[in-house]
Amino acid sequence: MGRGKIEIKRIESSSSRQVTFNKRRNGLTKKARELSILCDAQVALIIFSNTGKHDVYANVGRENESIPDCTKVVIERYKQESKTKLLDKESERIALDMQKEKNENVQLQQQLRHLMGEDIHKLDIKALVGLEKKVEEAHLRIRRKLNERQIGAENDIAKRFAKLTEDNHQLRWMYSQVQEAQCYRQASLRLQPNHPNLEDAFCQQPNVQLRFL
Amino acid sequence: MGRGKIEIKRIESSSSRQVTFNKRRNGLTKKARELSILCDAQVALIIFSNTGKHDVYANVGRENESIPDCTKVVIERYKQESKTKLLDKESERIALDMQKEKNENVQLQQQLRHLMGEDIHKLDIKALVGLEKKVEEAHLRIRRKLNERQIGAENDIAKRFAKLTEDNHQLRWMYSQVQEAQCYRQASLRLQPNHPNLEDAFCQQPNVQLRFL
DNA sequence: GACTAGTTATAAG
DNA sequence: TCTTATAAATAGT
Repeated sequence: MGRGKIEIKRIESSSSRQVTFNKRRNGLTKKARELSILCDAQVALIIFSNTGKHDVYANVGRENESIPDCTKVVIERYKQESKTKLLDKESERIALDMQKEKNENVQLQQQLRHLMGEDIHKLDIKALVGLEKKVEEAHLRIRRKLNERQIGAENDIAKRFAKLTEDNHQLRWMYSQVQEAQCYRQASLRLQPNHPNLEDAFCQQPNVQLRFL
Repeated sequence: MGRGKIEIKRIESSSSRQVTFNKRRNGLTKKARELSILCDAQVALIIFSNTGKHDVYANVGRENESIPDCTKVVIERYKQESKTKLLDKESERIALDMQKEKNENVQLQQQLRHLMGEDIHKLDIKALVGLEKKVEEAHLRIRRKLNERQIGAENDIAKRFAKLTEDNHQLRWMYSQVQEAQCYRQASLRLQPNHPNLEDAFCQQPNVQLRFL
């Protein structure tokens, strides 16, 4: 469309190329906008001219959107990149925390070994004296607690024993009462022997035994 | 351009809109390609139709680039998202490691406290007995090491003492030799008193004192 | 940038 | 999808 038909290949003349670029860029932008409006489509158009140092871009957005789609794409990409950078920083921080935690771990294990009397050949005499004192105190504390517990346990056993003894007494008393009642019944049955079966059944019962602890 | 002029506004008829979309999309794509070729420009064109569920896109790349720019953008975005996902997974893994490390830490601290005779009221009697034995052994080990060291230190002191004693003997001997020599000289000077100054100087020397440990 | 002739895109059928 | 009349884009001046 023009005075003459042109072949679609790179325009050699720099000035012609620049002129054509401007004309066609405008045309393209216009058509893109028309398409988006007419057909309710989302169109993003990004153009970088290759002449000169300044890149030019044209955005085409839908009529009712204040921010052109192309800009949105750029923004999204920027967001992505920012996010990545943030994540990088975050993971760096986490790595530091991790290192800290690990160091603490190593130190704790060392302390633990020292308290267990291991790895102590490297300690100087002062540290060794301090450690000895610490462990002695710990040992005392634990032994004291153990004694408490054992005494507690003994008390417990004593209480249980006392309880059983009392139960025992009560059972003995109950048993004697039962025997008394039995004797009384036997005596009365001997005077009026009306129910021999019943008497037999009763007399077979005293097999019950009570065990005393 | 067509049988009649049209107003640039959304086409209401869905079918007309679809037809126009196809025609104009092709035209736009063609023009975009022409621009990129003729003017040596970088052009990216992304079109999403709003009709139907399937989004359509058209890419326009420069002639000598096998991958269209738009596709590149998409690829880059995909890469970004993949990277983000990878980072997410990575940080998740790190968080797990961290948790593990922290748990270990807590446990170590607990062990440490137990060995120090702290926080032991929650332990059952069996654990307490085991702990007591452990700490007793540790105490023994540390005390043994301390004894070794102290004996070592004592040996060291003994050696140093022996060395000093020997030095002492030697110095006494040297001193006696010096005194002898002095007496000899004094005697000879008395016989030939040629150098009274020299004699005085010599006689002022015996202020030297040796301290014996 | 404006003009204009020959070219291209496309609305309607 | 093809045709065609016509609007629009644009090469060369």
